[in-house]
Amino acid sequence: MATIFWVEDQSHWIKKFSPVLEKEDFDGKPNTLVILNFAEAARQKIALTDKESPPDVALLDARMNGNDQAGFSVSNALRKKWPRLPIIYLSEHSGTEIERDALEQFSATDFIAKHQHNIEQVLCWRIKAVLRQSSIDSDPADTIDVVVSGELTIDLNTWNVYWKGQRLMNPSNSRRPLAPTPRKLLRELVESSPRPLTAGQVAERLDLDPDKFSYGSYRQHIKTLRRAFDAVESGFTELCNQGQGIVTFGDEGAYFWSPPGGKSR
Amino acid sequence: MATIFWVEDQSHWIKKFSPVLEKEDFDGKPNTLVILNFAEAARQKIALTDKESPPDVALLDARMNGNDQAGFSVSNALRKKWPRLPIIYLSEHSGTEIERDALEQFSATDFIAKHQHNIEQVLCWRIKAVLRQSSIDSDPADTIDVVVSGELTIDLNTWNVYWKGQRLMNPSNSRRPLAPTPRKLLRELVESSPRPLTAGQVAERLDLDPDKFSYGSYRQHIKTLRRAFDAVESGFTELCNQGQGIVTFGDEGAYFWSPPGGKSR
DNA sequence: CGGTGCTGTGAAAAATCGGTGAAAAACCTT
DNA sequence: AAGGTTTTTCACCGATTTTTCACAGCACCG
Repeated sequence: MATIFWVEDQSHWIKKFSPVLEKEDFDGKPNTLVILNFAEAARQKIALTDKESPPDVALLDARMNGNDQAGFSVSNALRKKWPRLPIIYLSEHSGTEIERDALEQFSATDFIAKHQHNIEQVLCWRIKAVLRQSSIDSDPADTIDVVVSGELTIDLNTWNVYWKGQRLMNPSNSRRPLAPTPRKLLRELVESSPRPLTAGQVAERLDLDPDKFSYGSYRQHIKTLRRAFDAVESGFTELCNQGQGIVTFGDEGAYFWSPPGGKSR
Repeated sequence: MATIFWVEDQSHWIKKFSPVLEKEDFDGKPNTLVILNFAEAARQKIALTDKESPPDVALLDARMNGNDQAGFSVSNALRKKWPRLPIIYLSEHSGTEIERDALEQFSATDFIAKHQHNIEQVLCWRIKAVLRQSSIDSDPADTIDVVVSGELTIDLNTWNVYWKGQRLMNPSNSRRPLAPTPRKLLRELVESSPRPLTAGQVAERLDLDPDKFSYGSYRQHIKTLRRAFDAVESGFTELCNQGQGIVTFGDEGAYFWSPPGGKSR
């Protein structure tokens, strides 16, 4: 949810922009508009707002009530509380002293002239650009990809597979990790659960040569996986026969993943 | 010294802006203007420029030779090599589709219409604003000229690599330093840990010709690195087999760095 | 009871992978 | 152009992974 903090004293601009800003899709969620009519009110609002939940972007009218400094005073209050908050100035025209001051002295993130072609659109585009930038800056973007299903965890970076906290190893050599194809196969099964996958579908998803990856290989990999589980929790193979874990579907040579622990079939 | 990378095909704009851009004081030091007239030339220049010394900002003409895409293709090349480089688009007018594409699709940092009042000034102000922003973003990280992971230290200034306090040397001649490619490679491995890197990914990150840098070369460099470690701490290669240090991932010919000393496997 | 179709299994064959040394090629400096 | 260094290529080998194959168990059916 994008929160926009907007200080504007002229109601016709509020009428013009607020519907657009409310409706525009900035981050896939509905937006919150906080509109203040006076610099004084804005400063109060800032003082009352929780420091930990800053708005996502601030729009400031540079020149309020005929006073060039009004917008800037709000800017200072914002900067003081949230140094990284992006601040966009709105003004009547560009290329003026106000623009220079905003950009240079008051470290505005952007400066937009209200009198220009297609202004509502431009405003939205630029807010989006600013939001994108600040999300890049704040996100160290260390996205850790994991697939989880019940007690099973597949770490997509290291491709380690954990079952009940223990790492699944290669059943033919317990000091080696699970071989590539079995672990990819397991992932597909888990991700398409509870839908069963035939050998052909697996070959397609793993981008394997369908001539090589036959039903026989499929069965073999399933065996490998079940044994890997068995090494951690003996009796897993029996579980499979009872409809939990890696289950044989019973038709077309397909298997599916049914997270154990839940209800059986 | 601010370096400005500028792609512009119309000479009258060059005549108009270049004196201003050269003289304007962006960071207290004289500026370097790199002006390219064609998208093709720009892409070449990008390819030839050292990855470690990017320009400070790029100015792109969105619409070159009547081709809307020309500027964007340069943008992609820039983004690929220097993801954090601020890119400012210049265009005839604002409020157009081009502006939207630039801001939304091509993640432009700013978009400036050439036809506006006081354009030279505006241009300078906005470049300053953008430079300020990017210096804020990168400053905390910029001072990091060492990469550390456990007992490993890579000094990015001298490019010396230390392992357990000792300098890693070239295994084929112990009085020479580690060769350039292996040490860069090591850096990438450490920085992307615990994610494994394939030969292709390494080539991309090191900006090498992917035709030349094959899996074979990759393996060879890994060998070199492991031996360099071995020279300091014999037995390092065995460590690697046990899942610490420079580990073979087991798929796609990838390797990853797992800081030794921590928990095993 | 024998036939049939399906799945699980072990063992063996085939393919692939990763490590290696040596040599060729590219690169750099003088 | 020569010499030294770095990088890439190549061929080989053992280890690992993947596939193939043959067979066994089982349910189902007439």
